[in-house]
Amino acid sequence: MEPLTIGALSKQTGCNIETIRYYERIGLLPAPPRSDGGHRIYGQDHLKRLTFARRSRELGFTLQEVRGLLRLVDGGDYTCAEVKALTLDHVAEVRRKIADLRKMERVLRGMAAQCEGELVPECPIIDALFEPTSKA
Amino acid sequence: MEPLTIGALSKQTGCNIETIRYYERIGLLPAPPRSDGGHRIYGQDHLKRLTFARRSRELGFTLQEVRGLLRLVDGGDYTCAEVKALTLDHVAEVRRKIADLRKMERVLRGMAAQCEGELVPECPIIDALFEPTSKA
DNA sequence: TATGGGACCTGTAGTTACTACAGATTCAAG
DNA sequence: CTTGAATCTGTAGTAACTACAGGTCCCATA
Repeated sequence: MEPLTIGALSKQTGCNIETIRYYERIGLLPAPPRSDGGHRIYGQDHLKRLTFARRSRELGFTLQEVRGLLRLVDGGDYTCAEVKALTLDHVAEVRRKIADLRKMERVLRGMAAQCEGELVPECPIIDALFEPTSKA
Repeated sequence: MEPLTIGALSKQTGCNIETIRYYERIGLLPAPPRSDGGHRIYGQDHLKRLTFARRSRELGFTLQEVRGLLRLVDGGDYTCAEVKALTLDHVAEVRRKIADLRKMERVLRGMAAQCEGELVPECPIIDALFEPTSKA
């Protein structure tokens, strides 16, 4: 329950060691105290912060956005409305991505559907790829 | 209809100039002949190839995959079945991405829904982000 | 024919979010 | 005390571009 090595922190958070050091380098995670030999020694605060960051990343927030969230949390003066706004912005972006991917999927499936899978070199997919941006 | 400068090619394909030179550098687009002064001079073959590459990229193929498609086309000995297989692989990946994003969206919206938007600092979204990976 | 300003050239470095070494040092168990 | 695992620093690589800086070229007017 007390001090954690970087390896232990990695296991607890599922965040790989290189990434932890990377987060420290870019100032997302504060530099922890060191052992006499120079090894990092983490506490529960680091564990919490890193968990927060990883969870946010998993949910598709960029590091930029994670920084924003952490700043709010650190300041302690955030309002629920601010956080909700950030989150809903993010939801909107996720929805946009989903829409794009669905369009892509439709086009790809449409192309594949026209394809007989024959042995002849004529292929409607290739033909379609030679067309400038679709109207579909 | 005849020779194109890099700027003209850029306009026709919607691919920006730096990217065209980049594609040449990585061997996706063959190096075109040059003018006496050293300016690139493109023909219809380049136009077709670049259109193909950009269209594939728009549809979410990686450059790796575009290379694969081009190799098939260049060889001329591709079968429709091969191309279809590549395409369907790609569709599967797109579907996986869509599923991931939908899950993300669900979680985010769930978090936001619990949020009253009040002026108090207690925020269920922040709380949720401090939780290790969701079970939702 | 001179000239001006856009288009073009090369080469390098930055972006995002990590990951992957190499080569040295430290830690902990036996 | 010895080993082998864990950790350290620092650099470079990944995908797919984008963004300069500091030059050169092209061509349409005057």
